[in-house]
Amino acid sequence: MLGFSLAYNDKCGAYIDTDCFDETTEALLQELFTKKIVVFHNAKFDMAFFEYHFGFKFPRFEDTMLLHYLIDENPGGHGLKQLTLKFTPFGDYEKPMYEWIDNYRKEHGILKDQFNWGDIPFDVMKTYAAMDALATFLLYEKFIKIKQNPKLLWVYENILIPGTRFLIDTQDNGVPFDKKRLYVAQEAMQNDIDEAIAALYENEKVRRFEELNGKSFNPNSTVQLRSLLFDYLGLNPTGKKTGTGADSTDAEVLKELALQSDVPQRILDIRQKSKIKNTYLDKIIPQLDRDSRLRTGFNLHGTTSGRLSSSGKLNMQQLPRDNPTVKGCIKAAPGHKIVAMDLTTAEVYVAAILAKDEALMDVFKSGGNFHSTIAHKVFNLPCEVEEVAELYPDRRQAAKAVTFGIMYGAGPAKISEQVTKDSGKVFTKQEAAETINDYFKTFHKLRKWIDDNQKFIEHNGFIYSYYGRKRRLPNVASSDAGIRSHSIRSGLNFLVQSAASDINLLGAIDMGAYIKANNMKSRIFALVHDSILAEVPEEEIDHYCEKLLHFVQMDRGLTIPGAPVGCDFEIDEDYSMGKFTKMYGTDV
DNA sequence: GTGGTCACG
DNA sequence: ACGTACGTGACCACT
Repeated sequence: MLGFSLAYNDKCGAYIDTDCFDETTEALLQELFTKKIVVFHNAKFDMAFFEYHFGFKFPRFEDTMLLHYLIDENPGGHGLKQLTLKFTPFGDYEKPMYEWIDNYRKEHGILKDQFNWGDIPFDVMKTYAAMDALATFLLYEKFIKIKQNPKLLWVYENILIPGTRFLIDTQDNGVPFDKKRLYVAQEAMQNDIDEAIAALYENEKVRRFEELNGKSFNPNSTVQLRSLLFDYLGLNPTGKKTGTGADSTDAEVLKELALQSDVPQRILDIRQKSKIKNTYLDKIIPQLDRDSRLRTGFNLHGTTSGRLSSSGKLNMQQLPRDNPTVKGCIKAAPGHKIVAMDLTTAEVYVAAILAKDEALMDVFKSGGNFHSTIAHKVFNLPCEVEEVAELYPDRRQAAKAVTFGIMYGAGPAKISEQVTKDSGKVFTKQEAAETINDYFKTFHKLRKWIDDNQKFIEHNGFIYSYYGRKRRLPNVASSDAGIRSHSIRSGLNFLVQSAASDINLLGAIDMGAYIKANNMKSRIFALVHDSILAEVPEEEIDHYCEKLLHFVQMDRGLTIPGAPVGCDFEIDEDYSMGKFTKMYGTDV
């Protein structure tokens, strides 16, 4: 039996889960919900639950969690509990219920995960549920003032509220996985791990290290690995340290140490394969729904920049990009395809427009290869743009690193490090400094825009994005110069990251609404910052792509006339775009 | 719970 | 003289 509690007045109502209603109350409630604004704390969760289980519709709703996100964008503080403690006199109202739960679990020896919330007696639950509703209402009355800020109001009404609807559908659509492929991949990965471990133990020194310690060596333990590499094997540390000052054993270090011993490469192998098996395959398989889809979370309030975050059963925003194993298991149903749309260099596109830098906008207008065109301009290369990749690959690489580095506020040191890593050739700090200098000579309006905005951030301690999101940076007043400059870089990056991801999100929201309004069968199942993933029936592919392109490139104020933001479409049976079958054979 | 590492844009 | 690239989430070992 499911139910809820409700706090109600003339302006709004708010509810929480509880027990018991009959058809009469159901009809009354539906009438109420239709006429009044219903306030949720996290509508994506509770409203979706109600609509799914009881068939209720909520034509108008508010969300105190999202209102609070507008008041303070820093993640981690948006829970009902925390906010009640901070903004109302009833901060500890949940205590009696949790005490009851603790006692009950102790008496019956029940583990946390196995506790059934339905066992809570009505008398205990009712106070908690009623207080949840009351707290939500009190928060609403406080938070609604934020609507007096027209920029934040625009974000709320045009991104967060419609975004909630969109994400409910996106999460409900679920990610289509192919079970057979998951099992094939799981087994293949386990075999690879076994082989890699066996290879590690071929090294006699590893076996002796183990004997010496009297316990088996765990390659996943950084402490044990450090001891093996630096104390026992006597390899020379690279100088790279962890946050706490210990010698690092991360991938970069291990790659360098591989010149001195065969052990580091084995560890790299084991780590990479364990990661894929533990974090992805083993995690996905037991959580699939009966329709072989995985329903995970996308959150509107998880980042300071306005990007989405993903969490829960699987973080869809960090699937391995280049290894086809996991992506290949995301496979469209028969008669369907996976359609993956990507924005191309969206953040730079946004920067060009915001800075009103004609030279940079011209790069987008010219339509050639982006980084080649940039290199051609910055270094005045005596060849055609099409020849840059072949004739001046180093220059192209440097220009690319500078382009991205600038978006983050990187200095010569970081740029030189990055180019050296990417190209495998030493690129000095001085070369980096010269390149940055050349770059800004070519794109001088961009430099001025960066300078102006950094000054604004430093002076005001906040900044607004193009679409009206606010980034508060009180640490610009810190006495610590490192913290201060980090705040300023953050604020600058916010301007481009936020607007770019909003272009993607607004496009997806409109596409989602269009799909519904036109009874299309296409199903958007994930957003990854600047891409939109969907499972699309074959006969709908042209229609879907055409409309999605339209909605993403639609002029929402951030468009270069004649050169809308670039969109890449990839279409195949699975999300690895065919690479999975090549790797594992054509039968799966 | 923290630190280290690694997955993504 | 020094630090110095933005934004995330998940898993593992260890305390």
